[in-house]
Amino acid sequence: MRLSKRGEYGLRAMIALAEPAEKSDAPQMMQIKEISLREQISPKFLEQILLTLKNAGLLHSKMGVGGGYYLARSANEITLGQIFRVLDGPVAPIKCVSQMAYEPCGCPDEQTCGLRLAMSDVRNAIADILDNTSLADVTKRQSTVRKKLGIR
Amino acid sequence: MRLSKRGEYGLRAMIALAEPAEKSDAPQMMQIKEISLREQISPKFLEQILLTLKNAGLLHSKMGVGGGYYLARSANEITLGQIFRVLDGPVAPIKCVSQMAYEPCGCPDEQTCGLRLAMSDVRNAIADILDNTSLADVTKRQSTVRKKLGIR
DNA sequence: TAAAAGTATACTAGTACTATAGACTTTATA
DNA sequence: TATAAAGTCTATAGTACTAGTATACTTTTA
Repeated sequence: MRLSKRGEYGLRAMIALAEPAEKSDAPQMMQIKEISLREQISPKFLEQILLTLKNAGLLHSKMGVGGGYYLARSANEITLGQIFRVLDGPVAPIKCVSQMAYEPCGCPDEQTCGLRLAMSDVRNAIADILDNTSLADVTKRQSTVRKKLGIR
Repeated sequence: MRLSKRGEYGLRAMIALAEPAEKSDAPQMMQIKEISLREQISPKFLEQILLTLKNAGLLHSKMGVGGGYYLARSANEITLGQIFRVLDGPVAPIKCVSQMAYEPCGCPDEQTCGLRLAMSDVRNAIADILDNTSLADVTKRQSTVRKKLGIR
Protein backbone atom coordinates (compact mmCIF):
# COMPACT_ATOMS: atom_id res chain seq x y z
CA MET A 1 0.00 0.00 0.00
CA ARG A 2 2.70 2.42 -0.91
CA LEU A 3 2.79 6.03 -1.85
CA SER A 4 5.38 6.49 -4.61
CA LYS A 5 8.18 9.03 -4.39
CA ARG A 6 6.42 11.06 -7.08
CA GLY A 7 3.32 11.12 -4.95
CA GLU A 8 5.24 11.94 -1.80
CA TYR A 9 7.25 14.74 -3.40
CA GLY A 10 4.21 16.16 -5.17
CA LEU A 11 2.21 16.25 -1.96
CA ARG A 12 5.08 17.85 -0.08
CA ALA A 13 5.50 20.49 -2.76
CA MET A 14 1.79 21.30 -2.79
CA ILE A 15 1.76 21.61 0.97
CA ALA A 16 4.76 23.94 0.79
CA LEU A 17 2.94 26.06 -1.78
CA ALA A 18 -0.12 26.15 0.44
CA GLU A 19 1.73 27.43 3.46
CA PRO A 20 0.93 31.11 3.81
CA ALA A 21 3.98 33.33 3.51
CA GLU A 22 5.34 35.03 6.65
CA LYS A 23 3.02 37.76 7.86
CA SER A 24 0.78 37.37 4.82
CA ASP A 25 -2.15 35.05 4.34
CA ALA A 26 -1.82 34.82 0.57
CA PRO A 27 -0.56 31.56 -0.90
CA GLN A 28 2.83 32.03 -2.37
CA MET A 29 4.54 31.64 -5.69
CA MET A 30 7.63 29.50 -5.38
CA GLN A 31 10.30 28.36 -7.75
CA ILE A 32 11.30 24.77 -8.40
CA LYS A 33 14.70 25.47 -6.92
CA GLU A 34 13.25 26.90 -3.73
CA ILE A 35 10.99 23.91 -3.15
CA SER A 36 13.62 21.36 -4.11
CA LEU A 37 16.08 22.90 -1.68
CA ARG A 38 13.64 23.15 1.15
CA GLU A 39 12.17 19.68 0.72
CA GLN A 40 15.40 18.00 -0.37
CA ILE A 41 14.10 16.79 -3.72
CA SER A 42 16.10 16.47 -6.95
CA PRO A 43 15.13 19.61 -8.85
CA LYS A 44 14.87 17.85 -12.20
CA PHE A 45 12.59 15.20 -10.80
CA LEU A 46 10.49 17.79 -9.03
CA GLU A 47 10.23 19.72 -12.28
CA GLN A 48 8.47 16.77 -13.92
CA ILE A 49 6.14 16.36 -11.01
CA LEU A 50 5.12 20.01 -10.89
CA LEU A 51 4.56 19.98 -14.64
CA THR A 52 2.25 17.01 -14.31
CA LEU A 53 0.38 18.78 -11.54
CA LYS A 54 0.14 21.87 -13.69
CA ASN A 55 -1.19 19.95 -16.70
CA ALA A 56 -3.75 18.40 -14.40
CA GLY A 57 -4.97 21.88 -13.50
CA LEU A 58 -3.89 21.91 -9.87
CA LEU A 59 -1.05 24.40 -10.33
CA HIS A 60 -0.52 27.50 -12.38
CA SER A 61 2.87 28.84 -13.37
CA LYS A 62 4.59 31.93 -14.53
CA MET A 63 7.42 31.60 -17.00
CA GLY A 64 10.55 33.66 -17.24
CA VAL A 65 12.53 35.68 -14.78
CA GLY A 66 10.79 35.96 -11.43
CA GLY A 67 8.43 33.16 -12.41
CA GLY A 68 7.42 30.12 -10.42
CA TYR A 69 4.50 27.91 -9.48
CA TYR A 70 1.42 28.72 -7.46
CA LEU A 71 -1.79 26.91 -6.54
CA ALA A 72 -4.49 27.03 -9.21
CA ARG A 73 -7.20 27.32 -6.55
CA SER A 74 -7.24 28.33 -2.94
CA ALA A 75 -5.74 25.86 -0.49
CA ASN A 76 -9.09 24.77 0.89
CA GLU A 77 -10.34 23.83 -2.55
CA ILE A 78 -7.54 21.40 -3.29
CA THR A 79 -7.66 18.01 -1.60
CA LEU A 80 -4.95 15.46 -1.01
CA GLY A 81 -7.07 13.02 -3.00
CA GLN A 82 -6.88 15.15 -6.13
CA ILE A 83 -3.12 15.38 -5.91
CA PHE A 84 -2.70 11.72 -5.09
CA ARG A 85 -4.78 10.58 -8.06
CA VAL A 86 -2.87 12.72 -10.52
CA LEU A 87 0.48 11.32 -9.45
CA ASP A 88 -0.26 7.82 -8.22
CA GLY A 89 -3.49 6.88 -9.94
CA PRO A 90 -6.63 5.41 -8.37
CA VAL A 91 -6.93 5.12 -4.62
CA ALA A 92 -8.52 1.67 -4.71
CA PRO A 93 -6.29 -1.26 -3.72
CA ILE A 94 -7.90 -3.42 -6.38
CA LYS A 95 -9.42 -2.33 -9.67
CA CYS A 96 -12.85 -3.87 -9.16
CA VAL A 97 -13.59 -1.45 -6.30
CA SER A 98 -12.25 1.67 -7.99
CA GLN A 99 -14.69 4.51 -8.47
CA MET A 100 -12.47 6.38 -10.90
CA ALA A 101 -11.00 3.46 -12.83
CA TYR A 102 -13.22 0.41 -12.45
CA GLU A 103 -12.19 -2.82 -14.11
CA PRO A 104 -13.38 -6.36 -13.40
CA CYS A 105 -10.85 -8.30 -11.37
CA GLY A 106 -11.70 -11.80 -12.54
CA CYS A 107 -13.41 -13.26 -9.51
CA PRO A 108 -16.20 -15.72 -10.42
CA ASP A 109 -18.93 -13.55 -8.90
CA GLU A 110 -18.21 -9.94 -8.08
CA GLN A 111 -21.33 -9.41 -6.02
CA THR A 112 -20.44 -12.07 -3.52
CA CYS A 113 -16.64 -11.86 -3.63
CA GLY A 114 -15.48 -11.52 -0.05
CA LEU A 115 -12.16 -9.96 -0.95
CA ARG A 116 -13.96 -7.34 -2.99
CA LEU A 117 -16.28 -6.47 -0.12
CA ALA A 118 -13.35 -6.00 2.25
CA MET A 119 -11.24 -4.04 -0.21
CA SER A 120 -14.19 -1.83 -0.94
CA ASP A 121 -14.22 -0.85 2.73
CA VAL A 122 -10.51 -0.09 2.54
CA ARG A 123 -10.93 2.03 -0.56
CA ASN A 124 -13.72 4.01 1.05
CA ALA A 125 -11.73 4.59 4.20
CA ILE A 126 -8.75 5.90 2.25
CA ALA A 127 -10.81 8.02 -0.10
CA ASP A 128 -12.77 9.41 2.81
CA ILE A 129 -9.61 10.81 4.38
CA LEU A 130 -7.86 11.91 1.23
CA ASP A 131 -10.91 13.53 -0.35
CA ASN A 132 -11.91 15.34 2.81
CA THR A 133 -8.51 16.74 3.68
CA SER A 134 -7.62 19.95 1.90
CA LEU A 135 -4.22 21.57 1.73
CA ALA A 136 -5.58 24.20 4.09
CA ASP A 137 -6.49 21.49 6.60
CA VAL A 138 -2.93 20.18 6.42
CA THR A 139 -1.23 23.54 6.96
CA LYS A 140 -3.67 24.41 9.72
CA ARG A 141 -2.87 21.17 11.48
CA GLN A 142 0.83 21.76 11.07
CA SER A 143 0.69 25.14 12.72
CA THR A 144 -1.52 23.81 15.50
CA VAL A 145 1.06 21.17 16.31
CA ARG A 146 3.84 23.75 16.13
CA LYS A 147 2.01 26.02 18.52
CA LYS A 148 1.35 23.19 20.94
CA LEU A 149 5.03 22.28 20.92
CA GLY A 150 6.08 25.89 21.18
CA ILE A 151 8.12 25.66 18.00
CA ARG A 152 8.85 28.61 15.73
CA MET B 1 -2.33 2.29 -3.27
CA ARG B 2 -2.28 -1.07 -4.89
CA LEU B 3 -2.62 -4.61 -3.70
CA SER B 4 -0.17 -6.78 -5.64
CA LYS B 5 -1.26 -9.91 -7.48
CA ARG B 6 0.56 -11.99 -4.89
CA GLY B 7 -1.46 -10.30 -2.20
CA GLU B 8 -4.70 -10.66 -4.10
CA TYR B 9 -4.16 -14.34 -4.90
CA GLY B 10 -3.00 -15.12 -1.40
CA LEU B 11 -6.03 -13.49 0.16
CA ARG B 12 -8.36 -15.26 -2.27
CA ALA B 13 -6.75 -18.59 -1.50
CA MET B 14 -6.98 -18.06 2.25
CA ILE B 15 -10.65 -17.11 1.93
CA ALA B 16 -11.27 -20.23 -0.13
CA LEU B 17 -9.61 -22.33 2.55
CA ALA B 18 -11.72 -20.65 5.20
CA GLU B 19 -15.01 -21.44 3.51
CA PRO B 20 -16.60 -24.33 5.37
CA ALA B 21 -17.10 -27.41 3.22
CA GLU B 22 -20.61 -28.38 2.10
CA LYS B 23 -22.70 -29.63 5.02
CA SER B 24 -19.71 -29.52 7.32
CA ASP B 25 -18.50 -26.65 9.43
CA ALA B 26 -14.89 -27.77 9.49
CA PRO B 27 -12.37 -25.78 7.49
CA GLN B 28 -11.14 -27.77 4.59
CA MET B 29 -7.89 -29.07 3.27
CA MET B 30 -7.44 -28.14 -0.35
CA GLN B 31 -4.80 -28.81 -2.94
CA ILE B 32 -2.97 -26.19 -4.93
CA LYS B 33 -4.59 -27.48 -8.10
CA GLU B 34 -8.08 -27.20 -6.66
CA ILE B 35 -7.59 -23.61 -5.55
CA SER B 36 -5.81 -22.56 -8.71
CA LEU B 37 -8.61 -23.99 -10.82
CA ARG B 38 -11.35 -22.45 -8.79
CA GLU B 39 -9.75 -19.03 -8.47
CA GLN B 40 -8.13 -19.01 -11.90
CA ILE B 41 -4.58 -18.58 -10.65
CA SER B 42 -1.43 -19.98 -12.24
CA PRO B 43 -0.74 -23.08 -10.14
CA LYS B 44 3.01 -22.55 -10.04
CA PHE B 45 2.61 -18.97 -8.88
CA LEU B 46 0.05 -19.97 -6.29
CA GLU B 47 2.44 -22.64 -5.08
CA GLN B 48 5.00 -19.97 -4.14
CA ILE B 49 2.41 -17.87 -2.45
CA LEU B 50 1.04 -20.70 -0.34
CA LEU B 51 4.56 -21.73 0.62
CA THR B 52 5.28 -18.21 1.81
CA LEU B 53 2.09 -18.21 3.81
CA LYS B 54 3.02 -21.55 5.27
CA ASN B 55 6.50 -20.40 6.25
CA ALA B 56 4.87 -17.42 7.91
CA GLY B 57 2.84 -19.80 10.03
CA LEU B 58 -0.58 -19.01 8.60
CA LEU B 59 -1.01 -22.31 6.78
CA HIS B 60 -0.16 -25.90 7.49
CA SER B 61 0.29 -28.53 4.87
CA LYS B 62 0.29 -32.25 4.37
CA MET B 63 2.72 -33.71 1.88
CA GLY B 64 2.27 -36.67 -0.36
CA VAL B 65 -0.78 -38.36 -1.82
CA GLY B 66 -4.00 -36.89 -0.51
CA GLY B 67 -2.12 -33.93 0.90
CA GLY B 68 -2.91 -30.26 0.64
CA TYR B 69 -3.05 -27.02 2.56
CA TYR B 70 -5.21 -26.01 5.49
CA LEU B 71 -5.43 -23.05 7.83
CA ALA B 72 -2.97 -23.09 10.72
CA ARG B 73 -5.56 -21.54 13.04
CA SER B 74 -9.30 -21.24 12.98
CA ALA B 75 -10.73 -18.76 10.50
CA ASN B 76 -11.64 -16.22 13.13
CA GLU B 77 -8.08 -16.10 14.42
CA ILE B 78 -6.54 -15.15 11.08
CA THR B 79 -6.96 -11.57 9.94
CA LEU B 80 -6.63 -10.04 6.50
CA GLY B 81 -3.92 -7.81 7.93
CA GLN B 82 -1.72 -10.77 8.83
CA ILE B 83 -2.02 -12.19 5.33
CA PHE B 84 -1.51 -8.84 3.69
CA ARG B 85 1.66 -8.08 5.62
CA VAL B 86 3.23 -11.42 4.80
CA LEU B 87 2.70 -10.98 1.08
CA ASP B 88 2.76 -7.23 0.51
CA GLY B 89 4.69 -5.87 3.46
CA PRO B 90 3.75 -2.97 5.71
CA VAL B 91 0.32 -1.40 5.47
CA ALA B 92 1.60 2.16 5.84
CA PRO B 93 1.66 4.31 2.69
CA ILE B 94 4.90 5.92 3.82
CA LYS B 95 7.61 4.41 6.00
CA CYS B 96 7.65 7.14 8.65
CA VAL B 97 4.14 6.16 9.77
CA SER B 98 4.68 2.41 9.74
CA GLN B 99 4.15 0.58 13.03
CA MET B 100 5.79 -2.61 11.82
CA ALA B 101 8.62 -1.15 9.71
CA TYR B 102 9.30 2.41 10.77
CA GLU B 103 11.97 4.37 8.96
CA PRO B 104 12.49 8.14 8.86
CA CYS B 105 11.25 9.66 5.62
CA GLY B 106 13.53 12.64 5.43
CA CYS B 107 11.21 15.50 6.20
CA PRO B 108 12.93 18.30 8.14
CA ASP B 109 10.75 17.85 11.20
CA GLU B 110 8.73 14.69 11.61
CA GLN B 111 6.61 15.95 14.46
CA THR B 112 5.17 18.79 12.46
CA CYS B 113 5.22 17.27 8.97
CA GLY B 114 1.72 17.73 7.56
CA LEU B 115 2.03 14.91 5.07
CA ARG B 116 3.07 12.57 7.85
CA LEU B 117 0.07 13.52 9.98
CA ALA B 118 -2.33 12.86 7.10
CA MET B 119 -0.68 9.62 6.04
CA SER B 120 -0.74 8.46 9.62
CA ASP B 121 -4.53 8.76 9.53
CA VAL B 122 -4.61 6.76 6.32
CA ARG B 123 -2.41 4.06 7.78
CA ASN B 124 -4.60 3.76 10.83
CA ALA B 125 -7.77 3.58 8.78
CA ILE B 126 -6.40 0.77 6.62
CA ALA B 127 -4.90 -1.15 9.53
CA ASP B 128 -8.12 -0.76 11.48
CA ILE B 129 -10.07 -2.57 8.78
CA LEU B 130 -7.49 -5.17 7.85
CA ASP B 131 -6.56 -6.07 11.41
CA ASN B 132 -10.16 -6.31 12.56
CA THR B 133 -11.46 -8.42 9.72
CA SER B 134 -10.92 -12.14 10.11
CA LEU B 135 -11.32 -14.78 7.45
CA ALA B 136 -14.44 -15.89 9.31
CA ASP B 137 -15.85 -12.36 8.98
CA VAL B 138 -15.24 -12.49 5.26
CA THR B 139 -16.90 -15.84 4.65
CA LYS B 140 -19.79 -14.88 6.91
CA ARG B 141 -20.34 -11.73 4.94
CA GLN B 142 -20.14 -13.65 1.68
CA SER B 143 -22.85 -16.04 2.70
CA THR B 144 -25.02 -13.23 4.02
CA VAL B 145 -24.85 -11.52 0.65
CA ARG B 146 -25.60 -14.80 -1.12
CA LYS B 147 -28.60 -15.40 1.05
CA LYS B 148 -29.90 -11.91 0.47
CA LEU B 149 -29.56 -12.37 -3.28
CA GLY B 150 -31.06 -15.85 -3.12
CA ILE B 151 -27.99 -17.36 -4.73
CA ARG B 152 -26.91 -20.97 -4.23
C1' DT C 1 19.82 40.46 -25.81
C1' DA C 2 21.22 37.77 -21.93
C1' DA C 3 19.80 35.34 -18.15
C1' DA C 4 16.19 33.34 -15.47
C1' DA C 5 12.67 30.29 -15.31
C1' DG C 6 9.29 26.93 -16.93
C1' DT C 7 8.17 23.17 -20.96
C1' DA C 8 8.74 18.96 -23.15
C1' DT C 9 10.75 14.62 -24.28
C1' DA C 10 13.93 11.11 -24.32
C1' DC C 11 16.72 8.12 -21.96
C1' DT C 12 18.69 4.97 -18.36
C1' DA C 13 19.95 2.14 -14.38
C1' DG C 14 17.97 -0.35 -11.05
C1' DT C 15 14.32 -2.80 -8.91
C1' DA C 16 9.99 -5.11 -8.29
C1' DC C 17 6.38 -7.90 -10.21
C1' DT C 18 4.51 -11.91 -12.26
C1' DA C 19 5.22 -15.59 -13.40
C1' DT C 20 7.70 -20.28 -15.29
C1' DA C 21 10.85 -24.23 -14.83
C1' DG C 22 13.00 -27.99 -12.90
C1' DA C 23 14.88 -30.86 -9.59
C1' DC C 24 13.91 -32.65 -4.99
C1' DT C 25 11.32 -34.69 -0.79
C1' DT C 26 7.54 -36.86 1.45
C1' DT C 27 3.63 -39.93 1.69
C1' DA C 28 -0.06 -43.23 0.48
C1' DT C 29 -1.25 -47.23 -1.69
C1' DA C 30 -1.29 -50.98 -5.12
C1' DT D 1 8.67 -51.72 -2.57
C1' DA D 2 7.70 -49.09 -6.70
C1' DT D 3 4.99 -45.54 -8.34
C1' DA D 4 2.45 -41.57 -8.50
C1' DA D 5 0.58 -37.76 -6.04
C1' DA D 6 1.54 -33.85 -3.71
C1' DG D 7 4.21 -30.26 -1.45
C1' DT D 8 9.30 -27.84 -1.22
C1' DC D 9 12.86 -25.10 -2.84
C1' DT D 10 15.66 -22.27 -5.79
C1' DA D 11 16.79 -20.15 -10.01
C1' DT D 12 15.67 -17.48 -13.79
C1' DA D 13 13.26 -14.63 -17.41
C1' DG D 14 10.51 -11.08 -19.31
C1' DT D 15 8.21 -7.00 -18.41
C1' DA D 16 6.87 -2.90 -16.29
C1' DC D 17 7.62 0.55 -13.14
C1' DT D 18 10.45 3.86 -10.44
C1' DA D 19 13.36 7.44 -9.71
C1' DG D 20 16.18 10.18 -11.61
C1' DT D 21 19.28 12.58 -15.65
C1' DA D 22 19.90 14.97 -19.79
C1' DT D 23 19.04 18.04 -23.31
C1' DA D 24 16.96 21.18 -26.21
C1' DC D 25 13.39 24.60 -26.38
C1' DT D 26 10.20 28.66 -25.14
C1' DT D 27 8.78 32.58 -22.53
C1' DT D 28 9.62 36.60 -19.86
C1' DT D 29 12.00 40.34 -17.55
C1' DA D 30 15.50 43.69 -17.03
